[in-house]
Amino acid sequence: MATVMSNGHSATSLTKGLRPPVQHRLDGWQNSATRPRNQVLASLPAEVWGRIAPHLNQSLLIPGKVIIHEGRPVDHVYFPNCGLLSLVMCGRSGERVEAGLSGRECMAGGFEAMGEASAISRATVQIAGTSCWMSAEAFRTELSWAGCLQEHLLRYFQWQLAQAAQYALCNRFHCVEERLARWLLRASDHVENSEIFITHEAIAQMLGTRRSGVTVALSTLEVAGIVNCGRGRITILDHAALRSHACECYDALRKHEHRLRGNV
Amino acid sequence: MATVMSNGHSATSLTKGLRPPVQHRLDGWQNSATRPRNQVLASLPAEVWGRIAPHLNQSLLIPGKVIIHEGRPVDHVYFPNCGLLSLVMCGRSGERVEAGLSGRECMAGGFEAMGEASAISRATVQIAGTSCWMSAEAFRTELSWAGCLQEHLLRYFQWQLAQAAQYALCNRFHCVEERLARWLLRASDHVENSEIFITHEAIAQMLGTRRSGVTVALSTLEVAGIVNCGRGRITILDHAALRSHACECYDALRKHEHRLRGNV
DNA sequence: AAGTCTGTGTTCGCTGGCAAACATAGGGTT
DNA sequence: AACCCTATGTTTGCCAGCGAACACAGACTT
Repeated sequence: MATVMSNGHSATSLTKGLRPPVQHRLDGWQNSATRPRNQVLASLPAEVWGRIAPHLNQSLLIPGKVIIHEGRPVDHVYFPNCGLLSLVMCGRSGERVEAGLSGRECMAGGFEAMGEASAISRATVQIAGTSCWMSAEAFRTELSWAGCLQEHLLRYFQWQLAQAAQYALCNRFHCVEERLARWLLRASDHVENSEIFITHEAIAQMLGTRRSGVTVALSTLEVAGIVNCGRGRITILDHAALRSHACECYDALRKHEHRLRGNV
Repeated sequence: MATVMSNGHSATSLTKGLRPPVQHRLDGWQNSATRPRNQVLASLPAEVWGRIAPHLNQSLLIPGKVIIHEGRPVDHVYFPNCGLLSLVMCGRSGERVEAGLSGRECMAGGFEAMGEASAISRATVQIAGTSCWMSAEAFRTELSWAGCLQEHLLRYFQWQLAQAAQYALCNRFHCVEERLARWLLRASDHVENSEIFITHEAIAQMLGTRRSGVTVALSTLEVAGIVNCGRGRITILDHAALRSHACECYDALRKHEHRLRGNV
């Protein structure tokens, strides 16, 4: 058992104690007026929400699980409530690198579901959580109602594009330590916690570098008292200092995201 | 005079003989039923075209000219007829790298114009040509008519995102020679010509590398008889061989683009 | 023709990170 | 407790490409 998954997560990670159990219980919004934590769903007008809610399901996001496969048609659209999804580009020779993050401010698969297109990138769970989801078909039906879902979708596209373009720059110019610091800060922002449960191996794949390189860079940060590392856990002790180690892309991405929210 | 422009093109390049004059005269579509060469405009139904045409202007694309500035609001939407635009991400310390190409199959600025947002990346003319353009305001007005322009816009977004994500991978893993070969092939496809008028410096900025690195890589290709270089000109002699030197991203991008067209 | 600027050819030391090991420790299983 | 698997710590050789020069040649200007 505990088979190694191709992205550096072990299948037993979530439940067997390497990582603590998911903090947030499954919300009971199905039977109440309460909205999910996902901000796209939360910000929909009552009318649209009323049409969508019956089609929504909820499930756990298990670290390492691939919820959207690159090159395949997208069957489901995901609205994360907590935890973190990573959009990963996959090369022919097994190269992998992150091209975007998707948390509760966002959705995953909407882009492809819209046009019945196949996925460009893989969506992998990086940090445990929960997510609402609905079928791509139901999603398209709602889109055809010409409600404000379209508007949300466009805003989400803009955010995805901004992320991917920023990653194109970052991956070209910035060193492992800078990218690592950037990733930790972004992850911390998304899960709203200084404690991040993830392995060096998983980070390495997102940064598109060697696992040992991540370990070395983390050691540097730990010696400097900026982070504290445990087995499958990284705790940020000094956000400001970490920020000074991160490349400008952290600020750029925050700015893009802020604009996304501001335009709502 | 002939001031050096920040992207490696000289201001006099187009008219003073380094590059030959633009091949395509300004089309006379304004006064006729003829459509521009731009494929987005060409594929619009007559009804939409009828509304848009009065708002369209045409201008030359001068190599080196920045037509959309990153961080600023977008005033105009461009529909290239020939030539090539490059979407460039700019770092704080002057780092520059391409995050997408835009030719006559595409448009530039539509994304930002739609929501009155500021541009994420800079759009620079890389290869001389002509382009139709209209004001962002007129563009938004047409979008509000709920014609099929929206659909084209979404398809274009999908294409931009696919490009940016592919570049994120490519910039991380592939060496200068592979990226150079990829770029030359893509450029050749766009301008539908084996002869490409561009300097090593401009290519270097798009690949996010040193100019001398481009020269070295080109020398290798020239010795192998795959390309022929002149001052400000590169001619592809053997497309198949060049393809074998390019990274997989060339095929991936072609595939994405093909899907874009196929979905029309 | 002379002068000047731009574009190209070439070299060389340095370094970040790749590629590939091997060692050790945490945590679960039996 | 013994065992095993996974995650982390650490090292070493190696190389692509950076960073920085310098030289030469094409093409325009005067």
